[in-house]
Amino acid sequence: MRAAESGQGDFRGTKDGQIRGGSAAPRVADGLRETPIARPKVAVDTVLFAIAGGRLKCYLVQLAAGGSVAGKWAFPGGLVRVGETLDEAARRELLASTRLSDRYLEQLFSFGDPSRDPTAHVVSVAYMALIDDAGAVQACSEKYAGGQWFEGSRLPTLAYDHAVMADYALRRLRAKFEYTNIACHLLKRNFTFAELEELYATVLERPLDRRNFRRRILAMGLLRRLADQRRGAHRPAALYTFRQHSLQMIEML
Amino acid sequence: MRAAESGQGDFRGTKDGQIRGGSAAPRVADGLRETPIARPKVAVDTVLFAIAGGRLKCYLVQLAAGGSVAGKWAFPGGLVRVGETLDEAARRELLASTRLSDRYLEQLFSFGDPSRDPTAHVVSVAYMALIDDAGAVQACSEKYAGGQWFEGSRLPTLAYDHAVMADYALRRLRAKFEYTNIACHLLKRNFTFAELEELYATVLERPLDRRNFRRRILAMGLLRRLADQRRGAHRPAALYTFRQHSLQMIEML
DNA sequence: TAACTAAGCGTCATTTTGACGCAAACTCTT
DNA sequence: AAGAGTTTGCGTCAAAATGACGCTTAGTTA
Repeated sequence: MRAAESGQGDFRGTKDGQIRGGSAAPRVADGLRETPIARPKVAVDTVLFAIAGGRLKCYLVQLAAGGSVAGKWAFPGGLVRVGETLDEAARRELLASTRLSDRYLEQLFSFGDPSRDPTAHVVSVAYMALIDDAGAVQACSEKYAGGQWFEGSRLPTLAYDHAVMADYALRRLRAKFEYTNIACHLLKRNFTFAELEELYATVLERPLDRRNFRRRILAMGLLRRLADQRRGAHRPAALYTFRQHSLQMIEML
Repeated sequence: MRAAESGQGDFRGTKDGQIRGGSAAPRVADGLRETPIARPKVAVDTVLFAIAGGRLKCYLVQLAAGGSVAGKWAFPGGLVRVGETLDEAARRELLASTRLSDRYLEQLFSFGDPSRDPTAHVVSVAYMALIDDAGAVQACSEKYAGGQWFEGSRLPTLAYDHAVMADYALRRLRAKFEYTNIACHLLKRNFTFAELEELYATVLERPLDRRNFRRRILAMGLLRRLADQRRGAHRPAALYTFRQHSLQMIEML
């Protein structure tokens, strides 16, 4: 079954993703033929997050003219190439559309409804990426009509099923804020407690008690206090760094 | 960098960090030619769990003769067919290899290393399934050389990268035991507290204090106490059911 | 020099957790 | 019929974690 090399050509998607009769019994049309193996394209799409203006932002690209989704907004992505792993494809596409490399990247979920793209059967593996500086993105005009940051909770209408991806990514991000040190990827290397707290409040969309938050984070021992301070209009604030910049699981909030 | 995909999935408890690949530069051979689009096959593979003999078991099938992996053990799965969603494919393949239908099924992670299957580029979407009765599985001799339950923590050598899937599934299962009501899918509809506790102890591989466990579970209000009791050699035990059989997120252990 | 504001430390009542004692209920044995 | 044996199930208590909030400190600005 695994070897069966059959029918080529893009299958024109079906209408909806509803579960077919019972549980998808192989359609043994006349007891001999089964539905042929699909040869979907495999894509990767990346939900890129950053903080800007005290808000959680999401980077979207505008699809270039030509397809049925021309002009619509979507997450940057593209098809997997020969010889690539999924991660590699995601990094390549992220680089191609934003010039970003070496960022935090995590696979989220795969979307495979054959009708998610009306023009072809495309299985898309969604990724989430985090950066500490929204300004680091350079819109790549070659591939897309444009790129722009949007407020995470107020995205425009998205192409394909990217709205579901967005939702999924946001949930995952929030969840990981509660039990990992993932926050470090959305902050500069050194930061004040106020900045860390504001980040948490922004992502979790709820106010945090300044003193309790500090106590908790400090009790976990994730941070290292630096000698330097940040001087501003008022009392200077101590700078901190995360001891570990690789993902760590912890009990947190 | 290409051995395993990055990402930590949505289960709590992984340690390793993400991949910061410097790899995956777009291979723009000479500015004109790019590596061609891959046309991988897309497979689904399902890690099926059940409890038997007080142990967590995993169902494996033995691959039939013919391929380079003939005779090896693997998780039941197969290629996505034309018109199918990933979930449908997973359900169809599970039905084909075990005669199981309508069970708890959850997508885990996608594996896309082009060399994971030495014979072809196959992107596999891993699923996890749970059943309450290992005996419900009927090995399907047509497709595989055989099928068998193995102890979750003592699996034989697996084909492809299925060992990684197994690890991933086990982590996910354990993680979800800590913060969801997923346990209900591994139990009969009605059960005693002792049974529930044993399930938790088995899956989490740690002893639980009987009294504290009871207190906590009851405090969450997930269970409904039934009028019936289970009578055995000693004091009869009250029977309980989960109020909700759909997945619910909760703070638990 | 005083006013102002964010930073940072500490207190206190309440809740949650972990460890464990013990009575209740039923069967089995004598 | 009585008592032994075992599992069920409720309760207690000290320690730890949590949430709400007061107050001092250390700078800048007026």
